[in-house]
Amino acid sequence: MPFTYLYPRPPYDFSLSAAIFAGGDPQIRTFERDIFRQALDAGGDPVLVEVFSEGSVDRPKLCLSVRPDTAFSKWGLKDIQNLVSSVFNISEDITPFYKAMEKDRLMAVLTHRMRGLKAPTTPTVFEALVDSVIEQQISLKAAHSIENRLIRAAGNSLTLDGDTFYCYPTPEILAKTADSTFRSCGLTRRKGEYIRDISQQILSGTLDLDLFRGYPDTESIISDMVKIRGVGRWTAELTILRGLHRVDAFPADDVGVRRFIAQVYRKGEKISPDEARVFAEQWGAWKGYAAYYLEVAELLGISRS
DNA sequence: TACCAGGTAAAAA
DNA sequence: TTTTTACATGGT
Repeated sequence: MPFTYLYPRPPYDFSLSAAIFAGGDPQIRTFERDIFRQALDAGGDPVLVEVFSEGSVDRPKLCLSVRPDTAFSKWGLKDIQNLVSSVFNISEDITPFYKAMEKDRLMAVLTHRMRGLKAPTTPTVFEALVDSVIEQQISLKAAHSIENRLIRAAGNSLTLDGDTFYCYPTPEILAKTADSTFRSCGLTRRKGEYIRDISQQILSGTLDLDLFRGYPDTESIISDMVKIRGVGRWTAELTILRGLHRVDAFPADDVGVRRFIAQVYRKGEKISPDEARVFAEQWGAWKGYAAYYLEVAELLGISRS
């Protein structure tokens, strides 16, 4: 079984960073007993990736193993290593973020408690976009169960020692996925259309989500991304944050983000999207990262006081 | 049982 | 042009 080591830039807390994947579908993606496990599409070949820590927050070291043997597949171990590195953003330097949060007393406490947490990025921009479309309007729990059903229904799979794992479906697959399949996974007919349209445009070359990587600023990405049918500002900002790791993208329209701000900074008093946008300016270019820290803090029940 | 939940496009007014 | 409405699931 091929394996290799990764050396994240410290500080890096792998257990904390992977904690959001705990409780996931074991046949799709999980973090259980300190091991992260996910089926990934490696250039058309499904592989199962396992990652665990062999280091500490200040001397981080990860072990990455891949099955089956990649010796004869399109992607080598190096390619998968690069993908996993970008998924966990292990090379990112988060010390400027901590520096920028020093003036905000509550965020200073949070960043201290959650030192070494790095925000993950989806393996592809497409995945961030499709997930964001699915998550429109409904609760995250409802959305996650729909996402998992779609992955199981449409994604490529691989079987190892009798266990089957499912990869996130590619644009090639979703471009020809039937209405009835989307519907049976719990998507609205309309969301199924959005996702199939996006997938077909990617296949035909009309749409290239990776081009957004080259854009100079986040606002220009938003203005082009909202031209895609089914994509409003909320969806664009979420996709940019999670799929492109532009950490200045701040989904102010998001009810969750507004709930965190209300809880932490306003004794629970609600805040409007416009107010949230203004409020986030104090976090400057790191406002998306600040939102992520607030989200994980709520998720893991990490206290601020 | 209603109603809300990390929205959006299309119809109606 | 602005305002309503349809959409689907899961939790309370």
